[in-house]
Amino acid sequence: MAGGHERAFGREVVERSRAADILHADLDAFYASVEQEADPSLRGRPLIVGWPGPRGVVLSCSYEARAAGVRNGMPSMRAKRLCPAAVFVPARFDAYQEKSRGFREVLRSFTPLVETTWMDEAFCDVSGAHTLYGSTLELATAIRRRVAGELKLICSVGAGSTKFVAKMASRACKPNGVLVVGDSPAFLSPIDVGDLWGVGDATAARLHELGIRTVSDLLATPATLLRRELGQSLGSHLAALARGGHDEELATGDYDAKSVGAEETFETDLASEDRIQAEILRLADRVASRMSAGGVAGRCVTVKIRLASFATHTRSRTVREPTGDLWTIYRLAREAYESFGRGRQRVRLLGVSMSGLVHGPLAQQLSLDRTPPHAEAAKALASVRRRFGQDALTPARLLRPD
DNA sequence: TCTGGGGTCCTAGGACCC
DNA sequence: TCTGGGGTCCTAGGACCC
Repeated sequence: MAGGHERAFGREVVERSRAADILHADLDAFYASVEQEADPSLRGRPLIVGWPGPRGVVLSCSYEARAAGVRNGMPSMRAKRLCPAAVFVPARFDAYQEKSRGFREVLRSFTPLVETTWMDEAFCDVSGAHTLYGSTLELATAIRRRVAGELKLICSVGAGSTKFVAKMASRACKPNGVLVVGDSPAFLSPIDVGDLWGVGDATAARLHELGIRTVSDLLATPATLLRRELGQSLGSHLAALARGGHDEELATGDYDAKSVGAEETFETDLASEDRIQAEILRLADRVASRMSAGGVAGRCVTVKIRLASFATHTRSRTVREPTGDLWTIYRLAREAYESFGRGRQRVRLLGVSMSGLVHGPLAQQLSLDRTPPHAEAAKALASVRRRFGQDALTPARLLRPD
């Protein structure tokens, strides 16, 4: 436990550091800020990165748009109503990926102990960096200055004794802030349980039903009661969060993905079985391409089907031998899809994903092993082309020589 | 407020084996 | 023929994150 004294051989050897040595660095309004940096005409204006259509959502928005009430994840139509002056730009993930690399490089120049979670945020363990860079606050400030200077982006930094406290601290000081939490209990106590990292709407609602509204309420609730009401895992997890979270090391090594997927919400719901088959093939191709690029193979194909009613279902098929072959993925995805009887209901979204991934040389072999199309798949392909035109599925995309 | 796309992790039931 | 308990795998759904 953080802060406890550990004894070994009857003599006190370690006092676990309670110092705020875990940093959480988070780029403010990341996608929108990258766009404003790239195009000066967008600076100072309410900007939304995302698709403006009826089924689009806000991927990221500038603080000018936030001032009007726009939030990430909000449907674009609602964002337009709230902020008619907002400019929409499409997402350019390559550009964000590039900035994200630069961000990680800056952080690694301060400490090798960097855990990246997503493009725009990372945890750093700076316990070994004080002799070079000074106090935690000085370190956080130096990081913010470097990010602003080299990447032209604003980054907020929170610091605490655990990842959880650091994350909550960076949230609390956004935008363009820095916060070093020395006294975790005092910092956490007044926070609404619904604002905790890891607590979403469903858990917040259950906690509210139990009369638990703030972290200090949560702290006063016996862990046994939390486990009974919310399950072993979630109950224990929440009890730990109230006490500052788990005292875990950062995962600084390379990370192997556990699944690869592609999904799409259609502008209008699909009713035609042929069109659905064609879309499943397109999605399977996207998944197979990315698996090939990443040198992975997998064993379980899952299709996701969201109906016009928004009811969402999944069906999956698992095979013994890992594969990366498009035609095998397509066949399994179709089998899985067909096991779901959609009846006459229209389809709003389809997704195909591969899990049970294996990495390494064997996977690389398998992911490159693109066998000739099965007769069945070739027939499906021909039928798709007949109905939707030659460009519906291009040989170049499907049978790329790499 | 009619709700994206990329993921991770957990739960629960059933099949199957010992 | 009925009765066990444990372990593993598969499947479907759901919560949560950015």
